[in-house]
Amino acid sequence: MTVGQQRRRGRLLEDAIHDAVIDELLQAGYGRLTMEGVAARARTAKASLYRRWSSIEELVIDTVDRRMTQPEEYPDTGSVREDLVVGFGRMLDTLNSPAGRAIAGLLGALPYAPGLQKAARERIVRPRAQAVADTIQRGVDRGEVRPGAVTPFVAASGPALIIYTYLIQGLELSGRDIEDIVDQVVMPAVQVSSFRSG
Amino acid sequence: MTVGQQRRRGRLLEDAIHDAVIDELLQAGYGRLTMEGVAARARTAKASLYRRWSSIEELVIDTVDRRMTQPEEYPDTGSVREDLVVGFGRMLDTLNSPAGRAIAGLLGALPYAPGLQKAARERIVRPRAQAVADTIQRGVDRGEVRPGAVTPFVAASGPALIIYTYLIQGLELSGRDIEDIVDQVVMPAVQVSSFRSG
DNA sequence: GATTTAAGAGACGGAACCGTTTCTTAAGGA
DNA sequence: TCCTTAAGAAACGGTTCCGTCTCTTAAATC
Repeated sequence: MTVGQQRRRGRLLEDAIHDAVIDELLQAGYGRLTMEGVAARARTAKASLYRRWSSIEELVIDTVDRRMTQPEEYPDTGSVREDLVVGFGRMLDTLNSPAGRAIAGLLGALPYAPGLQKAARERIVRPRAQAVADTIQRGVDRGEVRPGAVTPFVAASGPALIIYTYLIQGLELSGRDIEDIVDQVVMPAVQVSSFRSG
Repeated sequence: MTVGQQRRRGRLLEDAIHDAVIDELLQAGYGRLTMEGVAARARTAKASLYRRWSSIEELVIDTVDRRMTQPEEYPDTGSVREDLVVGFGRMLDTLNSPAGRAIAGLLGALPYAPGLQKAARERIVRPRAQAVADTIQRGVDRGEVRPGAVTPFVAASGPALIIYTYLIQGLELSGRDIEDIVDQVVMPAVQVSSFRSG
């Protein structure tokens, strides 16, 4: 901080650093993330980063823990379709936030971030897949959708389409798109007996 | 080339350079791809690269053109399920090749590669989406699946699940997984009238 | 064989970044 | 108020990479 500026300490500084990580991830992507860049963006010294984290990787893992773990909540309305539309709508809201965009970018970089894979998959990917699976399972338990509807691919189909559309196709999604994904892909999948077990 | 080594010229050299791009993409990802690295891997001088391509980005776009554009072929057996299983199986074969792995990594980096987005989406993503849509459309034409089955999300559901499973979840797929994707997600989607248009 | 072209090696000046250190001094607590 | 702690600025030696240039000489062509 230059003369007259306030120094931040402890939690306050860490929050600012996590914010900076997210902003730098958004701009540079994981492959080009640097301590230099994060420090500059957080307006702090590199030494302050190195006092806490020994590497950029460690810093990102901490940011994942602190800022990227909380999955979207799925309601329990008694209707699987309604619950999924609302939950995926919230996933879209997350995707449209800075942290959500950073998450998407980070997920795309996972093949090249071995040190990050475990943390990201456990903290970002799995809880979100579990929330979808739980929602569908409630429908199974209510007799609303077919027994056995919860499979890894069925549970992943919604999130896969959302991330694929945003990350790979480069398209922005609308609330209507969310409904289309649910109505065209996910609901048929949970209701129709699959070919070989049907 | 050191004394005694053979110099390559023209096409031969370009092929070696494209190979090197793919290998470097596999190892470093797009974010950390360097002219220095490609040149070293191709065992050529940077000047030879710069004689042809003014930037790493231009080199990658050329590699996409030359090595990554050919989509998988889908058969026309008279059964949508069969065609999709074979076609997605070929997509999986591609994914298990060096170029295919490089493609996946490149797709994950697209948010951070503005200069590459257009080329990658037009040459890698769209032809493959079109091949799936064409396959499903043939089923529509044969009266095998429902009219209106070809929607962007239905057509994307297979590729989205394949790339999501590999790239985001970090899991290797098997031929059995391909069949599960088709049977659990894609076939129900093409056969069941969607909620709001049903 | 002679000539032309471009491939490959190596060097260059400069930029960016790493991880570390020193120094000053703003916070926080006693 | 005094003392302690750590934040921030700046510098450091070293590495990697960039884009370019020079020189030698391997290919290709006539």
